[in-house]
Amino acid sequence: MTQKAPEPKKRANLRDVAKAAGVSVATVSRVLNEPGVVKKDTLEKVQTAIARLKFVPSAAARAINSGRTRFVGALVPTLDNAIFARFLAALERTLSQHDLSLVVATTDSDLEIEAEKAKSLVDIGAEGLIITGAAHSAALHDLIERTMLPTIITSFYDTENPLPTIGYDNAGAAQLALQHLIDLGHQRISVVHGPTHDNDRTRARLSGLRALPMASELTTFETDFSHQGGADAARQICALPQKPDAILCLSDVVALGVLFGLQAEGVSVPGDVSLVGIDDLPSSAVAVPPITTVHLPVTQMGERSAVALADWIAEQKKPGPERLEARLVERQSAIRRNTG
Amino acid sequence: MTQKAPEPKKRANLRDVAKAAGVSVATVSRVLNEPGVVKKDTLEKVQTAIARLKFVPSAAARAINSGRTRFVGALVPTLDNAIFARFLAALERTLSQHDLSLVVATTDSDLEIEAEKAKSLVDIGAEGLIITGAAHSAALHDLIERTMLPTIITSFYDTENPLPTIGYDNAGAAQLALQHLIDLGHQRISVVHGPTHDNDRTRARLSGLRALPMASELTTFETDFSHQGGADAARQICALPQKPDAILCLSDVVALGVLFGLQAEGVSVPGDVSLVGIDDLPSSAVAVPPITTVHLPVTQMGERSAVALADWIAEQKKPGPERLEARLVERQSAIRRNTG
DNA sequence: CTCGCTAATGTAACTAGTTACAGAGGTTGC
DNA sequence: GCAACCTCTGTAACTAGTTACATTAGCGAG
Repeated sequence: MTQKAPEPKKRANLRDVAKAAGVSVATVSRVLNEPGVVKKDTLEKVQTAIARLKFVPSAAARAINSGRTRFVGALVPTLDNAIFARFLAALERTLSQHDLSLVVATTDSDLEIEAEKAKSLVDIGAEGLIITGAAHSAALHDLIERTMLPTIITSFYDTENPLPTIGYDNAGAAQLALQHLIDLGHQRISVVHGPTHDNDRTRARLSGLRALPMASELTTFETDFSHQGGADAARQICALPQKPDAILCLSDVVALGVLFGLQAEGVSVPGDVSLVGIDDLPSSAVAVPPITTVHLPVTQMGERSAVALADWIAEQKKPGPERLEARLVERQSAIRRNTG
Repeated sequence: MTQKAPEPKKRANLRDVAKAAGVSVATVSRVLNEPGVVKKDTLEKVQTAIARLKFVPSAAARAINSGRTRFVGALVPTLDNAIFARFLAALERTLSQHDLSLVVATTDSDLEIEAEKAKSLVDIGAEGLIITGAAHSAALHDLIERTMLPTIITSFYDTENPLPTIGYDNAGAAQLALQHLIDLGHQRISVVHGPTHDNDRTRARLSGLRALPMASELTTFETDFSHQGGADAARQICALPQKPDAILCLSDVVALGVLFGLQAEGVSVPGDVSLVGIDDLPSSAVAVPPITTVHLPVTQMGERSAVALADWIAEQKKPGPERLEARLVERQSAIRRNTG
């Protein structure tokens, strides 16, 4: 008549299984890790016990022995921009081929938050780190140095950095875009970009622009890193006494926003004004008109970073920097303008 | 003349620190966890030793005692859609307030991959799971049952599900959009949606549509879950002998693609055809024309899921389902059509 | 001067696995 | 018939922390 006693809530561990199966802990461990060496009926006994007790091995206990947690962390400014989403997708896919999971943390482009999040990634046991850009807080540099955590810098290429950088030349990418507009005969060019605070990629792109002779003719607009931000900037530009004949956006999200903003103001692209972006998001190819942009190889960057980090972790050997090529993708949003 | 001996590569552990500082392991542990109870100069001795040896406590060893790993996993179809990115951003932000990190894994809308990824999340020690939709493979259900892992279903509301669902009524959201078009006097309506395979949210939206009297008049187009997919569908629709007077897209990504596709074909929205989406992505508000859509409260969904999961983990008490309201956001892409 | 109390620290047993080594039992070789 | 060897399993010591309990030191009161 007595009901089965309510099983103790506690999760079964390896010793419980061993007892239930009438074998030693070593045997259970073997069933888990090298079932080949265990005699068939012992194997079955143990597996039955595992199933009956709903035994699930503890990740922590396993990690304490192997010294491995099997995951790495990535710090990105935001998920709310397809460029990072695409990068992370490739990163995650490739890491997973190396039997590593990915923990994502967002920094909101704030170096203090970045350092905090990095700390908590280390606290939960990340075996490596992927960070965005080369500028970071002292706290983060200190953390990386103290823990000697394999860490790769992405979205940035710099041979001088003590940490390996895997990315593209931001200054060069911006120059590619500007040079294209210059080649098309544009003279009055407005530049629209996202916040420069705590963002060395944007700063690098701007400084690339300044290195070109055209630089003095440039008017720049800083706005939000969003479609809305781009649309707002477009409205500002339309209110100018003398409209530019081309707009260069330092990211495609902003470029699409600018395109919408111009359309809303009745300004035709590329008829009235040419538009060029940077990133090459999928939406840029589909927009009307399709947006001319500089393709950044973020998928490749995700793949290369994953491989480099996985190797670094596996072989304790720091990889070198890798430069990935940005290239201009000509579409229909920028056309030749006759000078004079 | 002898150089300092190359320090042993091995990471210092708590016992090494104790030895170096001339105290016991318990004291070092106290310095780490309750520095208040340690005498000041002991504290300093230990902290010096920690700094000198670059000691970083092992997450695994800590986890083995506390039974806590401080992170949960989320399984989403893709990062490459702003709707999930926004959800995850809110989820991550809120989890982080509860001292939990987030491990993201993408499933590519494949239930087999989903189950594999879930397995590896459990293997690395996730304390809880966030999954998308209610349809899952037997392997995943089995895993959740065996591990008794706190697991929350999102993007879906269903009081019957044994797991707590935190989400919206997909059928109702689709009906909201369709009813709006009906109310505006539209009669020939095309529906464009992403793949239904392994995607119960899209299936639920379609079945919601079928429950409305208008259903028999609907033509549906299945396409890729992307801007490009939407543009392709638009081209198909334009090639129809009789064009619809409204297009209903079951997601905003596709809706924007359709808008681009129609523009490219010279079809005016809303002049020639009305357009309605579902999701309410930021781009929909900025597009020209701004797209009428059904707002899905994904940010709130991320926050609520995080809180519910954190509580579940902390108090071992399964939360109930939560229904979040979808609501129509009228913008300019759908206008009244005179009947007859 | 010793008792009693508190504050600070130490000892050793835990957590849940892995693994080196030992040992039992059976088979084969000479 | 016994050594040698192989297969399989068990014992116990590891991993790196936390923590219950024991111990010591220091100080004031009686």
